[in-house]
Amino acid sequence: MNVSSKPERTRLSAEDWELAALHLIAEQGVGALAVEALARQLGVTKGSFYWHFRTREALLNAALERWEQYGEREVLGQIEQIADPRKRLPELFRRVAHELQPHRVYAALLKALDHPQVVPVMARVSQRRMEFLTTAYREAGLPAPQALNRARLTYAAYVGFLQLNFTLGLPRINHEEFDAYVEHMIATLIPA
Amino acid sequence: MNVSSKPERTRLSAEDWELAALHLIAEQGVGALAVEALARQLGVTKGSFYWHFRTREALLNAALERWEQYGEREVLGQIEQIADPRKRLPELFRRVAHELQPHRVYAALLKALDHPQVVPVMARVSQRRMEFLTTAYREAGLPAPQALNRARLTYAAYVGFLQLNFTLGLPRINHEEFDAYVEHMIATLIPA
DNA sequence: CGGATACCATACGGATGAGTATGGATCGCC
DNA sequence: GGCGATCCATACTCATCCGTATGGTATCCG
Repeated sequence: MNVSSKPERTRLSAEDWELAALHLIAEQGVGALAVEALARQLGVTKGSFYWHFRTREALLNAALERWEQYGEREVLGQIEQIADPRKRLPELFRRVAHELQPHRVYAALLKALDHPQVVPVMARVSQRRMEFLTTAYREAGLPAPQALNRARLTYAAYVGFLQLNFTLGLPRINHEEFDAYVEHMIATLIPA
Repeated sequence: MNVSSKPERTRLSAEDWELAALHLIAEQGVGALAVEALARQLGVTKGSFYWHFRTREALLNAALERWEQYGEREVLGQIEQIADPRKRLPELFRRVAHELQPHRVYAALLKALDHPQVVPVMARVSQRRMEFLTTAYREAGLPAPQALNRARLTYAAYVGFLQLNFTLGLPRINHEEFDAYVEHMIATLIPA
């Protein structure tokens, strides 16, 4: 339960390293994932790390897999439980909009698409979410080709907003404005 | 006119380094901007570089400024010359869609928002473009608050598409599909 | 309580990349 | 054609970071 970087006078497990890695990725990006820096942050040295992992890449892969599986059951799982297809899309928009915290890792990975290890993960995750959006738009009444393009447009808007808002700090927007923006998205992108 | 990396047996200027830097950024990202690598590509050594620039950061800043000013007069300049306000937005969408080449640097800088040097540049450029979009939507008949939100949505979709398509290779899309997507965007985002 | 195993520290080697020092080559120009 | 300014090569230093080697300490268990 201790998310911060307090000394934590217990011994570490591989899971601890993976969680710390994700935490660091979310805040400083994949490029900042250095083993000595992580070790300092955890209050140990490299000697500990190389007992749990064979290499730095191994840690990255493990952290990415952990993140992917978490998103699989938490993010998508909850949303699929919205019964009414016509209420599903607006509900989805509003939930995603107000749970921006779990999207920090996604935004960070978006900036790390030059690292070969993250590409397949992001490809799977994005593909899965776009397929989900496509069927949701079909259930909302759009014919197949339009549903696909609308899903592309929606997901691109989501990704772009993450980039502009998180890492660039644009647009300068406050809570009420943000809510109005979300409602504008709903009105514009979701068929009546 | 010689864009490739042929030996080029002439002496170099600061401009040559800046252009080569932008070229490298567009293809491999800001992180790959190393002076020895650039020197090899230009057929010289570091000794040359440190005569033209005081540091690596100086080169990055110079290249970014050059790119910003180029975009200022080329990208925005041409578009403002579309007289009819009602034809301006669809025209803008179609032009941007079919000139994706100049957007490679923008896509690369989008992934480099953790480097402090690129943030102010991207903030200025994005702000400027969104203001342009906002007034275009107003001229197309939208009231002010809606025009602002529609501009945010449009620009987010643009940024997200760059990220998904360029660096991730998603969605897998061919020419006809892409044209259909652009027309779908126009129909969805631009008021009748 | 004593050893086997799990976990960690310290010290090192090697690679990479930024920046400096300095001398050599080449160009403009009188 | 010679001389000063411009441009570049070579050879270093220094810092960072991955990975290895090896010995030390804690913990579990019979």
